Amino acid sequence: MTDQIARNEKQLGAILRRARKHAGLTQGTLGDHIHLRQGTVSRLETGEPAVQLRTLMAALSALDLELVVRPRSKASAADIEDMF
Amino acid sequence: MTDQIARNEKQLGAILRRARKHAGLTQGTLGDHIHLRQGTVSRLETGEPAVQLRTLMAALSALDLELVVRPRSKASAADIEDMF
DNA sequence: CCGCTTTATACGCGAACGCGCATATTTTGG
DNA sequence: CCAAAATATGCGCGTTCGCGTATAAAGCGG
Repeated sequence: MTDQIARNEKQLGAILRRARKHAGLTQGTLGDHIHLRQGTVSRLETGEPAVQLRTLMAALSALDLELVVRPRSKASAADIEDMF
Repeated sequence: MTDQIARNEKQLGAILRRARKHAGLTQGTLGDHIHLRQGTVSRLETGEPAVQLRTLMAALSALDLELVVRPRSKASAADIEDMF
């Protein structure tokens, strides 16, 4: 599995969705764990730019994920992918 | 420089602050670049959980940074650090 | 093909955003 | 030590959060 790079909200949401499914959870059950409504998880995953950081961090922690911040690597596939 | 791991808003804010200073920018000038008030950048850096994702992504892109999402590694120094 | 599950949206609500603007407080160099 | 710069914080405003709740629209299994 290659790196999960996110340069915008949509990419981030997509990563989270993959991770959640990989963990065998629904938006509803994930939401239960972290006290977020299913609808809120939905907004996060669809890449709403206005969701709050706390929502993201809660989801990450529930999925046992962490963030790494690093300098942008060269034009990566991640950009092109997301261009369409 | 070791990995910049963030498991909560505060860690993320701290990382951003370091990166901004490293880039030789003030909150104000950074804000100008991405059309955010200096006060908003301040809230982001101080780890306000309720800042929006768009604010984070804007800052990241202005600093030429990207996010990587990955499974949590073992109990790392990053946690303990942030415990105080 | 057809239910059932899952996901996307919508309403009203209280709270907080980020805005422009202004200012207290802290940090910094000389 | 002190002025200038940088950062944190406050107000009113319009907007949008996430909430509870509900429902429409996809997805999926049999």
